[in-house]
Parts: sequence; structure tokens; C-alpha cells
Amino acid sequence: MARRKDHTPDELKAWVIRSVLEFLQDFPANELSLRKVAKRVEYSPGTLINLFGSYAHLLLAVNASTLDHISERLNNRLSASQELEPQQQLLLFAQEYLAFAKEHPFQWRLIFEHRLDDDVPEWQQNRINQLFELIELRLITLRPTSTSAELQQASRTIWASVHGICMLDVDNKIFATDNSSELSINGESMIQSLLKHYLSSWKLSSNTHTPSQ
Amino acid sequence: MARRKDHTPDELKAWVIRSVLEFLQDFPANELSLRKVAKRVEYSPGTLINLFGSYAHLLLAVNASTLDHISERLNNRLSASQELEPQQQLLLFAQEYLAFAKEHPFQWRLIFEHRLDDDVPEWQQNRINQLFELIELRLITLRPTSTSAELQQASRTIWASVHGICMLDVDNKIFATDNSSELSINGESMIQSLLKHYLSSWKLSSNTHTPSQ
DNA sequence: ACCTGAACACCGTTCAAGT
DNA sequence: ACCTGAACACCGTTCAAGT
Repeated sequence: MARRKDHTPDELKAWVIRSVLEFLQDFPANELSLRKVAKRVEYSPGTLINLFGSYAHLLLAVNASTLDHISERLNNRLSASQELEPQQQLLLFAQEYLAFAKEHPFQWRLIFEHRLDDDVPEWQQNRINQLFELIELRLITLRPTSTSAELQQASRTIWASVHGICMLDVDNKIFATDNSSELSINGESMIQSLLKHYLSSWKLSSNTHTPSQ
Repeated sequence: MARRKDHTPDELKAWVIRSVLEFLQDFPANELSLRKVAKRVEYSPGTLINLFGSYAHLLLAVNASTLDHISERLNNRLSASQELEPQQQLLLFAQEYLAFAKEHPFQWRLIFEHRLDDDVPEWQQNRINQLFELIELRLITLRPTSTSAELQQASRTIWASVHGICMLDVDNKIFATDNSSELSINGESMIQSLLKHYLSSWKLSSNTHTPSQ
């Protein structure tokens, strides 16, 4: 408690977020509490509520930080593989997403566990849309005649599917093969299977789309 | 409080579970607590802990019940469509799963939100494996030369993907299309896209599988 | 044997009081 | 202006005491 006036509110926020991310590197979010965060950074619970508005909003700020880290990693991965074919780039994209989820499972889970009553904030929506654009950019190279609607449909279908695969790979053993332990069905192999089959059909399908029903 | 000795432990358990499911029809699980459940069934918190072992295990029993309901609905749907082609049956399967998730979002979410420290219990694993078998049964009709490993790989990839689509359709608006409100990308259309493209490629792909890397 | 209710160690949030 | 710490209304769990 030698701090007090030494930090601006923004510095304190960043320090709090960093402390929470460190905690989540080793322990799940449900073992954390506002009071524990306060103890970690040596402030009182009330001060943190003044800063962030509530514990829920503190966690929201943590999620924003995590989304930035994910975005950064995906962008780095993609910009390091500009010469590859779009299918390969999409595979790398999904693999990098899975890698982040497995390296930081508790940070990653918190993004989707933690729902506010309010709508998703605009800045978070923007971050997500940016990621979709990265996918759509590759999809349009894969099938240049695609309409914007088709690109949105495909990018969201792909991402939701990859996301589902990551969820079930990260946080439980529901998918552990029954007994035949020889061949392992993991997130990696499911992502490969998904993208291989989905994309090989999608890129060839005609783009005459009559809205169903 | 006219109950007491009128019920066997199993009857009381069933009554507690029913009460929780009713609550979850309207409110999310994080607004529930052991004390609120106790108040609803007019017993003391301690009695419920004696019955189930802990609040976490009470919720586990609720999840078991939900899994049974899902299983029942999927089986009913499939047995009412034996004459359809396997692709159509798989589509119905996924659509029914999505329908349940949207009709009972808080029950459905609880299954995946609520993790015990212990491993997944065996009876729960069995319930899940049963659902996989329903998928694999259709896949083998779709491509009779498939090996068991390939069926497991495909069934799990499909289900994880469908599950991811349901997650993001059920509990937020991350996928709401940016602005072009005319065409709606919903879970239904994503499931159609996923199965159409994945299956049309998968059923044609040769089944000579050399494990990657 | 079954159930209660007080007690314990927590929790997020508020707010008067201190500096 | 910034921060604290007591108070409030909760929480899951335990367990002596009642019937």
C-alpha cells in the first residue's frame, strides 16, 4: 500500500487486468472474486468498483484485453503466411485460434461464460467483426463470384463450427474416444476435417442462392 | 411444509429437479442458488445437501435430466423419419437439437457451463456416446466403406460444429449481421450450410486415411 | 432417521468517514 | 479527490440440537 496517487486510473485499470489474466493462467474464473482481485492489487474492493463500475464490468474489461490478444496472434499468423493458398491460410487461422484457447483455457472460456445483461458492447462487436473480415477475405479469393451474403453465411458457419470444436477440445473429455486409444480425435484433426470437407464443397458450389423457404 | 415423511428420497430428488427445471425455463442458472431451491421446495438447504451431496451435484442431477430430455426428443424425431435419406435424417437431428436449445436455453446452457472438478461421470459419458451412435448410424449408410475411426472422426466433427452453431445462436447476438438486416444468418441456415457442404464432400472422399503428420 | 436452524467463512455492493 | 472499512444482504456448507 505504497501506491495511492502514483497511478492514473488507466494505469491502475491495466494493472488490475494484468493481475486477473495472470490468475486465469492457472485457475478458472469461478475461483476468482472481486475481493481476491482487490487483495492481489492491494486496493479495497470498493476502489475497484469505482474504477470499473462493477465486478461484471471488470471481467468485461478483462475479456476485451483477451480479444485483443487473440486478434493480435491471428493477425501475426496470417501476415506471416501471405504466400499460402487461401485454404491453407484458413486452416492456419483456425489452428492458431485453437492454440490460443488451449494455451489460455480460462481466459478463453471467460469470454463466452461471462454474459452481461446489457447487449454486447459495440467495441466488442467491432473486434469480432474484424475477425470475420479476415475469414471473408480468404473466402472471396477461394470463390471470387461469391456475394456478400454468401460470404457472411460461410464465414459465420465456419467460425461457429471451429469455435464449437475448440470448446469441446479445451474444457472436457466428452470427446475422448471410448476405448480405441490408438487413434486420437482431437481439436486439431476435427478442424482439419471440417475445413477440408466444408471448403472443398463450398468453393465449387454454384452461387445461385435462392433463400430457403 | 406438510411434507416431511410423505416422500421417499427419490421422489424428493425428482421433485427438486423438476422445480429447478421450471425455474430455468424463465431465468438463467446464475440467478439460482441452493437457498432459493430450498425455499421453492420448502425444505432447508441442509436437507438438499444431504440428498445430493452438494449444490454442484444437485445441478449435475439436473443436467442428467436435461440430457435425457434431449435424447428422448432426438430419438422421437429420428424414429418418425426412418424413410428419409441419411442426409435428411442428420439435418433433422441437428435441427431438433437446435430447437431444444432455443426452447430451453437456460437448461441447455447449464449442461456446458457447469463443470465439476471430477471427471465427467460415466453415466453422462454413456448418454453422450449414445447420441454419437445415432449420428454414426446415418453416416455409415451414407458411406458404407467407412472405418470405425472415420465414423468417430466425422460424427464428432459434425456434432462439435453443430454445437458451436447452437451456442452462438442461443445466447448472444455476436452473429447478428452487421447491417444488411434483409438476409438473416441464423442457426438454422448455418446448420444447413454446414451439413450440406461437409457431407457432400465427406461421402465422396476416399476412405484411404493416412494419419496426418 | 430425518430435518432444522444457527454459525461459519465467504461473496458483491454501498456509503459514511477519513485523508 | 481518492480510498477505506464497516455494514448489508446475500452465498454454500457444516453440524449440534430437536423430533
